[in-house]
Amino acid sequence: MSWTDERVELLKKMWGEGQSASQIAKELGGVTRNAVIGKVHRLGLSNRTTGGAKPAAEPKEKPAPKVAAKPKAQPKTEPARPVTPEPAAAAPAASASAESKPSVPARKQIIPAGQPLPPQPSANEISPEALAKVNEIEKKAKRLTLMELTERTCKWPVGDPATEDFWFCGLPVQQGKPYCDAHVGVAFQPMSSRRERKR
DNA sequence: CCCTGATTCGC
DNA sequence: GCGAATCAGG
Repeated sequence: MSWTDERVELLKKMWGEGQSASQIAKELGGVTRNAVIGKVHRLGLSNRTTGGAKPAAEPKEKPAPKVAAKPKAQPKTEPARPVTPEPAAAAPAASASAESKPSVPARKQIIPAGQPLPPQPSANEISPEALAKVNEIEKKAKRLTLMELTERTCKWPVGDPATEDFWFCGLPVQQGKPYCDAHVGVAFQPMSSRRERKR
């Protein structure tokens, strides 16, 4: 595969949207993330402000691990280039009616009824911070269906399983954990937040 | 281990 | 110009 105009365009678009190189590569097909990254650099658009990348501030030494010393290292003085600030039009995000407040593991509450619900421990003891974070993250959620989940997608359920408004977060999971960063935050409370909250 | 981008350098 | 191999970090 070669870098046709269209492919480059898609690359730019996705990169601008903050998509990862691997995602872009997957989308394009026929190329690896390395190819994408290489291209990105060649195109001049690189630095973004997303996790996973290193700040890049220290002019690292060149250890020349494998190849013998190559006096070819020219300090090509490349002053910071402004790079066209891609406005990045509003994300398509089809989130129209998502006021989801149940940021709690949607559980099919089969309460026989009769009495008020017993204090659900995990419901109100979540730190406001984590909650806020989740509410934000859920706007960006991939909204996957059960079958779309993989071993690396956040399996945090949102909404009521009995409703059509039910989906799984689907964002990249935090290594190991079954949930994404934000959801790990509310899923695994340090047990310190067991503060007595007055209502 | 999974992932991320950054860099080098033979092609 | 391209991108695999590698590096460096989360």
